[in-house]
Amino acid sequence: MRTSAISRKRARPQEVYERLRALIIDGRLAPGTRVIETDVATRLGVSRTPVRGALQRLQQEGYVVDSPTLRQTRPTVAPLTSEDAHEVFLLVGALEGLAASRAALGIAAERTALAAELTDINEAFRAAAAAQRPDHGRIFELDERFHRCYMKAAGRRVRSLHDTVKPQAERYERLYVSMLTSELHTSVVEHRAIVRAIRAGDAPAAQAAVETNWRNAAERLAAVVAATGERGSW
Amino acid sequence: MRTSAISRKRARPQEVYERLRALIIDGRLAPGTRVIETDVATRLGVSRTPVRGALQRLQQEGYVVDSPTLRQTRPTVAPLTSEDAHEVFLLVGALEGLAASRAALGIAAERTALAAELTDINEAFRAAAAAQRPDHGRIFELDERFHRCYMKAAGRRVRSLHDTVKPQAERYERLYVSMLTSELHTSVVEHRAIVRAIRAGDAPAAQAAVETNWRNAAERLAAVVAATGERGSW
DNA sequence: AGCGAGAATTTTGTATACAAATTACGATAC
DNA sequence: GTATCGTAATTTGTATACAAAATTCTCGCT
Repeated sequence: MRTSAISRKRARPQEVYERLRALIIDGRLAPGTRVIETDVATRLGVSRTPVRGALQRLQQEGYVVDSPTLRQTRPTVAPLTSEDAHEVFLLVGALEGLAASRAALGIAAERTALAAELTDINEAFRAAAAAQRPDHGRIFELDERFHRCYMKAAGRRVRSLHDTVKPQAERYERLYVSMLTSELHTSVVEHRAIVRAIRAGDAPAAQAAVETNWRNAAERLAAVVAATGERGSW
Repeated sequence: MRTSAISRKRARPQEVYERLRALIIDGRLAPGTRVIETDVATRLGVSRTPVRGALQRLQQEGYVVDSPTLRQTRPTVAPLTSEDAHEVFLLVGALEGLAASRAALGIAAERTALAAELTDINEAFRAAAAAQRPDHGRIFELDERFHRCYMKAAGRRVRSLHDTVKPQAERYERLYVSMLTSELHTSVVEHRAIVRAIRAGDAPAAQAAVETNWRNAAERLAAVVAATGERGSW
């Protein structure tokens, strides 16, 4: 296949990026850990060149920061702090608010279809949250699907920025999703407000509803983070 | 001494990045132009390694895109389109809206001081705009100062994102600043609304005022871009 | 034992050689 | 004259060698 040959060449930095990012998001690379180019290179069986590219990208996106204590550039896994969580959530809310606003400006037929789709997902979300033994993975995935659904309406730049920032919210979400089950009903209600505004074509209301949803999530999370203790911010 | 920015270890990719970015922003590297690694490297007297880093960053930030027609990765200067302008402006508005909202949540003394500072800048802005022969450079700079002023209130991530996205709005602003002198008074009024909301500590109003300012700018600009013709979008 | 200076080690930054892939060009056939 | 195929040239992707800078370790001195 030609396509595999083509993607093979371009795939290596992407591959390294994705694997490192996954390690950071699910916590196997703990906050504060130093990321060594040569280490990663030998471990993944490539040279430092593609690793360097991936690392540079991770750093720009905020998964990796320069070690504050050390003078020279020494990439370390970014710490998780309640302050950062708050900022990331507000940021995602702002980006998704733009998308929702634009979705609400579409033609009626599109809005109706989108609203129906969102309602379906939210209903499944509600059901999953109400289950006796909630499946956190599924709940998480449905919430993600819900939000990604209206992101289709966003422009190239907003979508790409969202793809960059959103996974960082996941770093926090995954840590604390299990502790937030009691609050999930609030999310269901907030989701309904989003759907209503989009269906009605009320752009400011749609934007506000999305932002509110994320702002509340930020506050719920902040409480949990504060109670649990921050990680990697020593 | 030998600290000449060139020999400093970490300065080279940054240097390349800044020079390329400047070339793109002020239009000397026209939209659609292909950027060749080896070209840039020899022209700036460095190897491809730091150029590659700079290029990667420019691409991620949206100054450079992969040529759509060609199959292989071929970085080209991003085109200027009215649609993209609209998106960039809304994006900047959303980011600055977050900052303004947070500024409005500060303590009274800080808000008062900030409001005074903003009023001063806006007054200078008004005066510059009302001049017989307006100095576009100065007007542009004052507008920038005004907005950057409340960005101090934003968190690390929002500020860094703003630093990345805002200069791309400049690519468009430069095109039309000379054509919009008649509309500058509207900006003065919109700025006043921002100051009022921050001084009053009304976060939602501050956010809305900033977003409105940018949304209106986007629409004013779209008209000019449409009239002037898009560049680099063949 | 503590502290500091210097050496060794670690790690990143840069340059360059080489390989792979795509595009461009030209030649040939219909 | 045009289309198609093959070859050459351009350009990016990767690996590696080497240099510079910083941290760490060790040894000597107080």
